[in-house]
Amino acid sequence: MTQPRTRIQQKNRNTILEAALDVFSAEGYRGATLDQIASAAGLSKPNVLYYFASKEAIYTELLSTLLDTWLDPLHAIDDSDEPIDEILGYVHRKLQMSREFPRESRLFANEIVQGAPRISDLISGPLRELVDEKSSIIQQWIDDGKLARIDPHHLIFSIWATTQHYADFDVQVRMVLNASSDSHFDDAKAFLTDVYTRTLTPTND
Amino acid sequence: MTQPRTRIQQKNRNTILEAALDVFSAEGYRGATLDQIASAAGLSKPNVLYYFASKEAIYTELLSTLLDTWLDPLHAIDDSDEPIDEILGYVHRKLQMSREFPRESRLFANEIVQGAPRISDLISGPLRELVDEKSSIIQQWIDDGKLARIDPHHLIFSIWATTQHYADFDVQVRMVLNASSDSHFDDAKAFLTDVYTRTLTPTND
DNA sequence: AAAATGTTTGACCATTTGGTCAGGATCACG
DNA sequence: CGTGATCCTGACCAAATGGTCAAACATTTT
Repeated sequence: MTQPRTRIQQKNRNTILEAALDVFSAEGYRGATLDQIASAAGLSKPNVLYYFASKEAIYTELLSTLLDTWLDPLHAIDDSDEPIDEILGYVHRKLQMSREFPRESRLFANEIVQGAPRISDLISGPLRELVDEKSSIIQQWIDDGKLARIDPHHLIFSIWATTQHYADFDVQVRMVLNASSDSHFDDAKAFLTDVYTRTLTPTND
Repeated sequence: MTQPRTRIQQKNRNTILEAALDVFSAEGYRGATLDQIASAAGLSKPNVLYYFASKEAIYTELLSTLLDTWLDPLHAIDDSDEPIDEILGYVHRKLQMSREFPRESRLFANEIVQGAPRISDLISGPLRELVDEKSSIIQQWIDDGKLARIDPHHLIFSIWATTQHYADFDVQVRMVLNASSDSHFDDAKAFLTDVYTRTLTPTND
C-alpha cells in the first residue's frame, strides 16, 4: 500500500486523508469516528476501510506525512550573515503556516498535549536532532556577537509557542479579539517581529 | 448539589474531581471514560454517577471551578508605577502555574484546541472583558511612555503561549531537551524575563 | 434500637463504534 | 465483449461505553 496503483486509489486515499485531517484536528484521535471521516469524505465506512487498514492507520499516515512539511521552516534556517533576519524569517514562515494550515497545527497540538503517544520516536529522534543542530548555529551566532545572549532552545520553544498559538487556540484568539477576519495575523506578525528584533539584537556590554 | 452536605459527599466529590482532572487532562473529554475516572478515584462506576449526574457534569464542574484559579494571575495585574515589573510578575506567575498545575493547563488546552465547545460563553464573556480591561491598563502605560509601543492584546497572547507551552507541550519540551527534572523551568524563567524586559523597555525615539 | 437517610454495588441496558464479510457493481484490458 | 481485477455496499458482529436500577449495606437521627 506504499504506492497507490490506480487513479481511483490515488484519488480516494487523498480524499480520505483530507477528510481525516478535518476530523482528527477538530476532535482529536479518540474523538474522531470512522463514520465522521467516511461521511466527510463522501464514502461509506467499509469503503474507507478498503483503502486503509484501520482508523489508526489513517491517523499515523497523516502524522508522518505532515511532519516533514511541518518541520520545513526550521530546516530552512541556515548559516547566514544576517542571523536576525534568518530567525525573523523563521518566525514569519511559522506564523504563515499557522494561518494557512491551522488544521495541521491542531493535529500535532492534540497529539502532543496528550503525551504524543504515537510520535514520541519522532520527537526524541529526528526532531531533537534537528533542534540541536539549529541551536548550535544560533549559539555560534551568539558567540560571534551577532545575536544577544539568549538560550537557543528556549528561543525555539518560544517561537513555536507564539506562532502556533494563533492556530491551536484560534477560537480563543478570535473570541477575545472579537475578530471575524484573518487580519489579526498581520498584527501578530508586526508584534512578533518587534519582540524578536528586540530580543535578538545584541546589546553592547 | 451545589453545596455538598455530608463529609462523605465532600470527600468523594473531591476524590472524583481530582481523578477526573488526571484523566481528562491526559485524554481529553472524548478520550476519557467513566471507568478510568472511577478506577482512578478508587470507586465503582455507579458510585461515581451517584455523586455526579453524568460524565459531562464532572467535566463542566472541573472547568468552571478551575477557570477562576486559572485567571487569577491576570486579575492580579494592576495599575502600578513599575509596569515592567508588573508584567514580569505576571509572566512569572503564569510560568509557575505551568510548573505546578500542568494538568489544569492541559485541561484547558484540550478544550480550546477542539473549539472550546463547552466554555465559549466564558471566553467571549468574562475572559474577553478581563483581557480588554488589562489591555487598557497596558495601553495607558504605553501612552505614558512607561512601556514600549506594543500591541497589548498580542502581548497577552504571547505570554499565555510562551508560559503555557511548558505545561501543554511538556512531553515535547522534555524530549527535545532530554530533561528528566524540572530544572528547565528555571532556564525558561530567565529566558522569558530577558525577552519581556527587552520587549517592554521603552526606547527613546 | 428502630426508622430514616445516605452510600455502594452487581447486574443490566441501549447506543456507539471499530471492524468484517460475502456478494454485487464497475473498470481495465486482451 | 468477456473476464479477471478492482471497487463498493448492506448487513452484521463484538467490544466499549454512558447510564440505570433494585436491592444491600452504612450511618445518622430520634
